[in-house]
Amino acid sequence: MAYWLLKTEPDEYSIDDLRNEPSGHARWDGIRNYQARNLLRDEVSRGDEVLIYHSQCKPVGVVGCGEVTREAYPDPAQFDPENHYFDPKASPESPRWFCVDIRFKAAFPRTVQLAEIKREPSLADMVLLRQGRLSVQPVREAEWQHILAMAARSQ
DNA sequence: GCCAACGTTGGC
DNA sequence: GCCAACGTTGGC
Repeated sequence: MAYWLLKTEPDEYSIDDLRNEPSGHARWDGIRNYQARNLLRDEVSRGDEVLIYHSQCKPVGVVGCGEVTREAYPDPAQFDPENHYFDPKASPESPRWFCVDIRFKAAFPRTVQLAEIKREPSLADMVLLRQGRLSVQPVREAEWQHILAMAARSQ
């Protein structure tokens, strides 16, 4: 069992959108970065837990968590010319991009803001701080516990 | 809106 | 394979 952090822009897709999915789960698609793709395709497993991170908003930070319900499969959007994420170099025989399914577990009572995370010395090695642009990133168990503890207490 | 960091593209 | 130019991400 592993832990991950997944980024999303809440204007596009938020923790509330995930919570309100009628089917109870969502396709985490549109990943178009090779490093993130490789993690998604090769490392992320069913049952892994994910932190949901809101970027490009105020405030940015971790807002909740979920669970992986389906391991990597080809992202259908890459084959659809009408789709924003269409990739003319991808084909069903040799897909280039992958996605997973996740389900909502919890929305935190408050946002664990990036600014707070930066202030915690024991979180200084989080990939979030080291490699800010990666949209799928591994989280260590100690980091996971720490973030959850921060979410549970008032700031 | 600005800027830093990083990724991608394409000429050579 | 290198490098410049350009594009994207994402915090502030």
